[in-house]
Amino acid sequence: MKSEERLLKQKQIIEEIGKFFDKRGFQPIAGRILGLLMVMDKEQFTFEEITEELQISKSSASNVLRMLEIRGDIEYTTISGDRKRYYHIKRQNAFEMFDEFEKQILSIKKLFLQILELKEDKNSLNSSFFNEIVNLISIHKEHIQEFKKAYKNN
Amino acid sequence: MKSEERLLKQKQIIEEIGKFFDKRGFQPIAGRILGLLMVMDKEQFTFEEITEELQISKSSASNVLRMLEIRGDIEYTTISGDRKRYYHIKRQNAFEMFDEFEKQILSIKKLFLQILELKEDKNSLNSSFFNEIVNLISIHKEHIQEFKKAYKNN
DNA sequence: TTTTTAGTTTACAACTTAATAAACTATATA
DNA sequence: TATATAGTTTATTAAGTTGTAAACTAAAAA
Repeated sequence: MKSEERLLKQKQIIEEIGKFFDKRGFQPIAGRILGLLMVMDKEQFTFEEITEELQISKSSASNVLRMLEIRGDIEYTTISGDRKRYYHIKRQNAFEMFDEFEKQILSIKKLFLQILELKEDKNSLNSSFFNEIVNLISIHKEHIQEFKKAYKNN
Repeated sequence: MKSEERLLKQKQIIEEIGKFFDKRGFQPIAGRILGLLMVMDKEQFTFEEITEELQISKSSASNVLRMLEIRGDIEYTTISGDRKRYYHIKRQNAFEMFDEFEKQILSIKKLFLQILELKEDKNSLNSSFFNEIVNLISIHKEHIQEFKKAYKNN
């Protein structure tokens, strides 16, 4: 594949990643910045390079970069005697992705337990359904722990 | 717990569920309708009852109910010779929740593979990181399949 | 046939979010 | 000290979303 062709496809994926994060409640620029930092061959971008690549204002870049940094999606390195920040994605432990999901699912379980506790008829159709879900989540949790062990021993 | 106390707590959970769905990109009314159909002892509500309980316009109810039905979160039953619709949550196979997540995670894997394919340096920091994630997702998939088997045999 | 009921559609107002331009601040360089 | 650079903050505009009232449609009841 020629270099220009690759670049074109990379830019397309940036837009796709933009949409992906858009759907999950991020603002469009946030998704594009993450995309840029993920797909390009260059893996560090300065503030200025980001505004130029994505054609966005300094203000938007400033606000979104701060948000992404607070969320822990990106980070920057600095060099003393150089005021620029070199942004890159945070290459955290890949497990954290699953931990994040695990947390969400446990909060759903908690909510269902609360709902069940307040039900007058513990055997109604909804009650039975929610009980099944709670049960399923518990079993899932055990399996996820096994999965983590298996991965670490690999 | 007294009946009124229970009712009060149920209404509080409806608001909580509202916020939960709100955060996930649903409009506030959608979350509250789902909450209503989930937590109340009464497990079927007519269009009119929903507008009254939640104090919302017929128009909002109409639009949101249609959206939730298309998404497959709720459904309604009818009785011939009665024009009313009796709405209730869709008590689908609880596994579908996990299947939904599984699908999402596989689309993430696909995206990462696309990114990797376009990388000039397959051993860069980002490339290595994405490779690790892709690997992790593959192992996760196997474990989820075991989990499903285990649950079905229970 | 006329009226009532059940829900839909349309047009619009209120609000929220996203993004920008321009003014500003703080650090480094000349 | 003066100037340039790097990024932040503020005020504002543009665009999109949410929800309503009111007009409408279609089916059932009188």
